Amino acid sequence: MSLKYAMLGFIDMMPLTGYDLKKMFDSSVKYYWTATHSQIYRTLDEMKKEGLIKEELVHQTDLPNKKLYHITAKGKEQLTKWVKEPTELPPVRHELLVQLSWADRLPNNQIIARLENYKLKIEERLNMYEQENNNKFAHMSRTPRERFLWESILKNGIMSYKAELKWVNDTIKGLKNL
Amino acid sequence: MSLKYAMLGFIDMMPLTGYDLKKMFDSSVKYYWTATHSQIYRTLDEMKKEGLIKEELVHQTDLPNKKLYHITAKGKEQLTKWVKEPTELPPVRHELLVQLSWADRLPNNQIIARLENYKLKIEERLNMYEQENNNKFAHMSRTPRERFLWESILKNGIMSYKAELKWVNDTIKGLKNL
DNA sequence: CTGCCCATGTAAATGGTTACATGATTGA
DNA sequence: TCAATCATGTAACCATTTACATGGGCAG
Repeated sequence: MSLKYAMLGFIDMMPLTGYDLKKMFDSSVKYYWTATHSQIYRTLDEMKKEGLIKEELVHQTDLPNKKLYHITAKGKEQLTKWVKEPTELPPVRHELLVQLSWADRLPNNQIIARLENYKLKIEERLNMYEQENNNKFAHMSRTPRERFLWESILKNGIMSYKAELKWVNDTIKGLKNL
Repeated sequence: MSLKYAMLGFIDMMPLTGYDLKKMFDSSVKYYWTATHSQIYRTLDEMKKEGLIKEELVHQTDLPNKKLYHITAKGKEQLTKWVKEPTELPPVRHELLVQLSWADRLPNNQIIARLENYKLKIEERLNMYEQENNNKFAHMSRTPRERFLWESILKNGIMSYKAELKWVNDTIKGLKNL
């Protein structure tokens, strides 16, 4: 569901190809949703069948032909409806915590090594978010409120990785003092 | 992968049925992984085929017969190996943020309503975590270090929902002052 | 007599990943 | 001549959800 509407919102800003969408997912959308190109092309087909978008074939001479997708009236309507809908909190699935839950079978240094590796990955991710701060995504915003919303999305990621980082530091410290 | 090892760790503590495992997932494991009974039964079959566990049929007279699963030497070995393995950060998928990204098509009060509803769900979840604090799961721990690890798992959830709550409050405030 | 607990499963569908597959143009 | 960019897709697989399915015992 989310993927469909994540895509539809962009197509509503301007007509786009699957290729364009993939680039957007890799640059900015990745801060709140991820997708591969195979998923994007499949989802575009479904959206076309549902009448949310329509296809325009664009013939090019020196570049491969492409399919530009435009939003339909039905598409706009459905998007507006969807953004209002209450959703459930996602099911919790935290692989590192599963590992920690049975980590007592390891010597302390191996548990700590595992946590240090996790910490490194969180730090990398956090850097990526913070470098985005004066950001691609805010400069495309159509209104000040949209700009505020997009900045809030980025902040959500930053605060959540910061909290995770603090937790992992505390946990490492706790293990060392045990 | 995680599901398999989440289950295997419990079977390592004591022989269990699929039904037992489901109850554990619903009571404590849900703080770091979730699963339905259909998934659990299927995964038990796979684990049996892989030789990580073996099945013992238990005939009961006044209750339905059941299948108790025991861990094998291979199971223990694989579990120890798995808990050490570095893992990737999970792909980001945050449905509310997708909604926020296109919420500029709504009037302010509707965006705020959406966020208030989300806030309520976070608060409920946080309450659930905090009520677990003098907890089922710590009293089953086999060593002080295991107890520490299990408490850390719970703290991870608490800190992450607290951070989310702070973010949603800030975002609501920001929208009101815009 | 109703509904919960015990205890097991299967089938279909959804959503996502990974691998396979093609091919022209352009810049280093 | 090598790699990247543009541009599209399919197929197989894996993980998860939801719905379908059964049935005895026991407490209120």
